[in-house]
Amino acid sequence: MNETAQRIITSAEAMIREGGYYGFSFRQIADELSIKSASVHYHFPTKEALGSAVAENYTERFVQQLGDFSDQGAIQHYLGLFTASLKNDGRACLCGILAGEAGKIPESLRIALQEFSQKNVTWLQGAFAQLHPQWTAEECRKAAMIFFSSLEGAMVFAALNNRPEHLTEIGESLLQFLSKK
Amino acid sequence: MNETAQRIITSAEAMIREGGYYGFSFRQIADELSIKSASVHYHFPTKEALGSAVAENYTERFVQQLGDFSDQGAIQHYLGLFTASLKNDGRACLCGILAGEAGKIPESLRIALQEFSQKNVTWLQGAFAQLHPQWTAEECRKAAMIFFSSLEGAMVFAALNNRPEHLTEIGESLLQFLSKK
DNA sequence: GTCTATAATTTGATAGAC
DNA sequence: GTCTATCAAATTATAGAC
Repeated sequence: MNETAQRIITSAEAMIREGGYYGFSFRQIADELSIKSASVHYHFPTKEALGSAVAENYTERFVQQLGDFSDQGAIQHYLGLFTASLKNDGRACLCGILAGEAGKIPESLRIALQEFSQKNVTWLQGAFAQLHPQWTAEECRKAAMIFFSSLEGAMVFAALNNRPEHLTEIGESLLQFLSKK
Repeated sequence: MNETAQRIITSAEAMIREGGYYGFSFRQIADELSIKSASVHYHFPTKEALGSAVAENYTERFVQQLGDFSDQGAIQHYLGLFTASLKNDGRACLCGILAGEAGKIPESLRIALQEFSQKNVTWLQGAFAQLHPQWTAEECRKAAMIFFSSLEGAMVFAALNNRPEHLTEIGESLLQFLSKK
């Protein structure tokens, strides 16, 4: 992956998280990087290829940041990743943004998003198992699904209403509720 | 609102809930209704006008279905509306779908979505207050925000992974957790 | 109220020079 | 690897006949 390709991915990710898959074009990216759209096509032949690359790159970076789910305060750390992301650049998670368009985006992109969500749920399931050894695997899986999908929902809700603080509020409350199982 | 306008709104809502605001066009709607795109423009001069009309119509119908929040089992009824919607037509809530594109949709549409979310939270706050008289107004508001945004997240998560049953699962679990405050 | 016709722009994508 | 030039198709939108 050379430098230009990396800059294209960075620019595309920002645009997608701003307005979804149909909210960006090759020309907009080219303009932002002061290159031509043909050059973007050289690195990513189709929009589908670029979209998938963005999703895979996003997943890879996110998983790296996740670290080990058996660490102390793993779930608090997880929550921190979401709130920091929204506060820093004012944009919600790529997966939450694109999930709404799931019915019309290219299949390879939809699959990449499904993988992102599955990896998150699996990681969280492990973290909950570590935190609550008395819980069954099924209870951990359910808590993980709730926590992940609720945070995604809270992010887009917070972004829609321009209230990033709602994400923190909701995330903390969720953790309290979930620990009372 | 005449019949053609109503059919246009119905068609547009289905398409938006399938692929978002940029996932439908005047021509697609015209084709589906066997009319011409110019006729669609006669009823709704701009795409923004049509989008807003869809959101306002959706909110109106949803609020009607909500009924009185002081009824017995109001929150269970609320949850039923969401699960039925996803199971019947396989599509998530309009608000959850469009929230991801919030950064790039016309302002009037974004405002209509904000109003939808606010009305839901207000209704739920009343329902929680009725159900748990010992809770403070702030606790009810927080529970309402959590329940609404989590259900929206669960809907798009369930739709993304083609697992409508996840919405029921998550919704029921959430109610259990929320009642333990 | 619906149509034909068309304008103006944008889109994803390609050919070929350098 | 980036460019110019261009294509075919789709987009939102309008003018004017019926």
